[in-house]
Amino acid sequence: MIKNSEPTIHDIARELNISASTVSRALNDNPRISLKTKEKIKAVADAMGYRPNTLASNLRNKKSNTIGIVVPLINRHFFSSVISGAEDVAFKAGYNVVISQSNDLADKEINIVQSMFSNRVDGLIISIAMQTKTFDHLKIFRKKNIPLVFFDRAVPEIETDKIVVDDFAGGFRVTQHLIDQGYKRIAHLAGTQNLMTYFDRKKGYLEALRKNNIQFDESLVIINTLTSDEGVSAVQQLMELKSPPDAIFCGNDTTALSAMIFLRDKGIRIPQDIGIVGFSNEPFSKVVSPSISTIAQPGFQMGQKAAELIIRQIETKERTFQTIVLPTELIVRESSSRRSF
Amino acid sequence: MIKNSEPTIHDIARELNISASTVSRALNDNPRISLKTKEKIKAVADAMGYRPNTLASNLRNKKSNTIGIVVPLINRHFFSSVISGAEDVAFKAGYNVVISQSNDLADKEINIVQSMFSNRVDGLIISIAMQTKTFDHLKIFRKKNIPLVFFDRAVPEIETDKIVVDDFAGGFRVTQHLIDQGYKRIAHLAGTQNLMTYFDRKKGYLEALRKNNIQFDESLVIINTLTSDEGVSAVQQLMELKSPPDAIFCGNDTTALSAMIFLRDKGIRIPQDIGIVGFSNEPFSKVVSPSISTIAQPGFQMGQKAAELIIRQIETKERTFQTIVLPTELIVRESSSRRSF
DNA sequence: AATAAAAATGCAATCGATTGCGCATTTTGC
DNA sequence: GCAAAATGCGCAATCGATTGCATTTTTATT
Repeated sequence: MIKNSEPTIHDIARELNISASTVSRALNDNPRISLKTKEKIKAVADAMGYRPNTLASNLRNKKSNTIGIVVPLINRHFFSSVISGAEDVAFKAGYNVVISQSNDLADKEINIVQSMFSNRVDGLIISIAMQTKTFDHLKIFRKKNIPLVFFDRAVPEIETDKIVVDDFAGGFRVTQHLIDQGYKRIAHLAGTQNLMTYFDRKKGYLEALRKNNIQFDESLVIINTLTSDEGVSAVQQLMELKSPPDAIFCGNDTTALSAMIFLRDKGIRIPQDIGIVGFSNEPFSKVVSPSISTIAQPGFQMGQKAAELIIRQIETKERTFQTIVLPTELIVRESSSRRSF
Repeated sequence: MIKNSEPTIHDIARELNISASTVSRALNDNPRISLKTKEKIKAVADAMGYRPNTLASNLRNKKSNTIGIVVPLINRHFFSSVISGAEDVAFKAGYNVVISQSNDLADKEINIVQSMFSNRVDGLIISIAMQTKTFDHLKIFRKKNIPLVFFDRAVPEIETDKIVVDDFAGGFRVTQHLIDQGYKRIAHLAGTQNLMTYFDRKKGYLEALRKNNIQFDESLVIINTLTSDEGVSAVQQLMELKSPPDAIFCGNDTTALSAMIFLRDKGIRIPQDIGIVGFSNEPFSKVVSPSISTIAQPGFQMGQKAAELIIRQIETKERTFQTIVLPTELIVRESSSRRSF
């Protein structure tokens, strides 16, 4: 008679006329089982094509061996790099990784996070959506003491491990660099200010202006969600000013690129007439022409570190949280190198 | 007294002095429970912050509500697009998605697939690793009748749903296009031939040559794994031929780019001296200079379709498999547009 | 050989949700 | 007014693996 369902430890036990407990212990290399019995059991398990049912095991152990990762959009180089790094570390440590994308929508994020909770993930790694403004769905994790790690876009009011880049220093360096290149009126295309990342980049920008005794001009800062289209309209708006900028620090590479293309089509030369700097070091920034100066964010590393942090939280009871600030690196390329042209 | 663990249906039942069965049925909107009782139960469940334990439910139902996705590398635009599309559809249909990357290694792929099996995924969507040459780990899925869908890199000998692009037509069109542009000696940088995708691209290349009565020259075809570095060394090798090519059909955009940069550094003009075409329409191909002609592969769509197929397999018993061939689109850009320069 | 000590294995409950079957109560029909 | 049908709910088993405690078997000691 053929059993059409998967063999279980009970099937193995029946086969050998022993108890399921023994089989379980043998397969888990419990020292209480003799070597001889273990070998016999493993042989039969192999022969029957036995594969443990992780669901059952997880239920019993109250542990899913799974780490949840939530990103705004999988299909973005920075985020997929983070995922890639996290997956790498997690897998090696014996964890599975479930991934969802919020599409930068608060509702979907809440939905996802609750679903992951129901699935009893052992920990959650998340970079919050642009749109998210309340954080009850995440505070629950802290309240229930379920490991939680923020990366890149963290929530200040929730105390837990965080891994971010030094956005302030990044913003500062970009601006200082533009000043050093002789640009005088430096505009900033900023992202939504409820996200610390964009907030800090702007703060860095402001600080650099202040340090160099440059009067801050409010009309030179535009805040939006940094899509390609919005990059264009923002630049359009900037160029219509009585006194347009001669450099633009764009909040990301996407807008830097769209801005650049827009300006080029208008016959404006980059970097001679206008200098451009982006943020994130997307792969294309290096290969476009002119290549785009930008700030490198080590996504893969960040993912690795995030996974390490969450695993530490999962596997140790201690809860002393750290905020790791990865250094930013300014990559100077053609789009802002006026001096050398 | 504070319970530090999660509330269960038993806790709710105790609270209301009813049975757990009733609670379970009420929460699942079973018609056998009266409306009044249902409401009472739902109110208490809410008040206690009850969240169903998916693990327990899944164990009982022998269903994980999870779809596994295995890709060579998450951190690659085409694959992350596929994931993004699949995640989108799956999530809307109430499925979770677990993702792993094989890093194009056979061993890791086998490991991952077995782990997913142990986790009892309801179905598996996979694009096999370059290195993978045996397929027992996947045949098991078919044997046990667990839904399986291949995308992009499919295994011919396993009968199941597949969704691929028309690589043959793609290879053909690229080659024909180069011929139409007046290129005479067209080289091909091909990927490992055990993958149908690369095999078919080459077949398309050969067929185009044949149709145009161009003698096939073996020295013009180089097979490797299409990394950036290998692109360089392949081109180097080609340029050292007594009679070097005047056009190169690269198996992917990565090698197209690295080849282009190498040639440019040598003072060779593109597309005037040598025409270049890539494959996959990576984001950078559009924005580099010169922009790279390539073949568009609709990754996001492919992911959506793959998810639809797997869900169909999961939710219906029928097993009539289809192979969906998505059309390829040739995108002509600067790197191969000799006529218009 | 008898007994203590150590080693190997089994019993049965548990994790939390689901469900077939059955019992009790209420409603319906004539 | 009473049998029949319908309604509402509970009991207990189940999914497969794990584990504290109990029991059996083996080994060591005198």
